[in-house]
Amino acid sequence: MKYIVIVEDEVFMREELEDMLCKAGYKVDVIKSFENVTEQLLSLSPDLILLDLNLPCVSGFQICREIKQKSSIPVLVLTSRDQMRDELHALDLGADEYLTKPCRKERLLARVTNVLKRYEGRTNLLEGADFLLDRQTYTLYIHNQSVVLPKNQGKLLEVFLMRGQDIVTKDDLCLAIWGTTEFIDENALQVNLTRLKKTMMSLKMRQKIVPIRGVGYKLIMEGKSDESKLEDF
Amino acid sequence: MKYIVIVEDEVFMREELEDMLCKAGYKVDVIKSFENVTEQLLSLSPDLILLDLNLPCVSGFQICREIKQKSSIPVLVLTSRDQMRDELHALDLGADEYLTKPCRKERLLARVTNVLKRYEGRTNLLEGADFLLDRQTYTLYIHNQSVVLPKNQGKLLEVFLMRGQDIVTKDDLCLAIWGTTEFIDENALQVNLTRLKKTMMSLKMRQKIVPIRGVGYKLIMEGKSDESKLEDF
DNA sequence: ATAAACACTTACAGTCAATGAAAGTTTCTA
DNA sequence: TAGAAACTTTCATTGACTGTAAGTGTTTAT
Repeated sequence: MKYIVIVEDEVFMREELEDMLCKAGYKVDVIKSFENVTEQLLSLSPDLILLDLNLPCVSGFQICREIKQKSSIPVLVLTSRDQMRDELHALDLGADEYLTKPCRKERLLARVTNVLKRYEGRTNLLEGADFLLDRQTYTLYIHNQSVVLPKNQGKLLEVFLMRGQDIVTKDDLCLAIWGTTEFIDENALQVNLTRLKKTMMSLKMRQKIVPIRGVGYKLIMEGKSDESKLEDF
Repeated sequence: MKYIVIVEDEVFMREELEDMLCKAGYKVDVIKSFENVTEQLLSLSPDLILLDLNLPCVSGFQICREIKQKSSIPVLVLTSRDQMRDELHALDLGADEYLTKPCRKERLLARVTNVLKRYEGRTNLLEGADFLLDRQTYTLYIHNQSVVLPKNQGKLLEVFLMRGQDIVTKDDLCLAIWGTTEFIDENALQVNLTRLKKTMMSLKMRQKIVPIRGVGYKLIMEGKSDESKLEDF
């Protein structure tokens, strides 16, 4: 049974949605506290998020962005903001649907079904800047082609993606590959990193692994300074 | 540069769309003859199809269904049919978006971008009834998990999927695996088939490979007679 | 400038999954 | 019920992935 989480502050609307989706056969939870929504969502890890844009504390846009950055959960935006610019912005942030209230029940359910179907079996797809990584098989999708990475290279890339722009220590990487930091030859890690770098090169990925001397490594975007978060409106 | 094909019979609308998309930086073609549209589309194999529903000769629904069955090209339906039932039906057939005319330029372009982004790197994903198969790596997505099939098993499954409900001969299968039908031990094929069946079982796939004695094999849906095409309206 | 620490590279041998051959068993059908 | 077709299991070979070893570069503090 598919699991949906609703992020909506207006109580009446929220209960109506919850009811409708329950009756349609989904397992449903609602967010009631609007601090650290993203963390709550990630720990619930639903199959789909139904997201309002006007929320107390946080911007729905911000939530959408973070979710898309840190997971592969589909996001369906349902809002009363009917400005075109809002729609464009949400879609640009990676929202999977944008519906405006009021919205007929059938339409909403159809879109929910449709989005879930599109994601069928594709949970665990991590999004990089210009590629996707399957966290189970380490299949990498980039530039309209796909490659299965060797397990170790996949695990390394996975760690880098999960950390975003942050620095990753060698211990982190050892932990990811071998599950422990002890009894591990530093050099083994080195070799695996070299191999990952080589495949990244050969696939012409725009990301690069750069060493932070004495600390660890970092994944950066080639030839592009840190523009990160543009302002929401 | 992304490549879009427009399926629209009304000339004025068609040219407007073509113009708009060209200016937005896409390579665009239009369908002008509405017989065997599906074949035309498949041979053009664009990155996205912009589809009207009311067409001479064929139903847009039928085209959508066939495209989704035989390829992984995204379909954006743009139509003046604003009935809810049309929308639901199109989405049910696997359409990736449903927009009603008139539609603002920005909205259309945003949806086009959005759909293309969703499909980024996912060309070559073959759709089965309840699973997806990556034709390059033979990664199989089913029931929220993914597995990389051994090359031979992947090739076999690929052939079955491409043929739909049709019978596949042993020669076809040998050809797919080894590129020739000569010098091949029938038994080698047999073993590979057994292996594929076993993995299909262990993944609880609803499809089954059944032998057609003296002819070949066929992929069927478990416990479900051939209901195939429900009527469009 | 130079030594020490850190980072990287290449080659090689062991391991393990995937494959085809062989030999046998089961299931259909005339 | 015999013969053909379909299936199964086991085993040796192959090849990709991996860690080890033994190096070569590169940075930084003195």
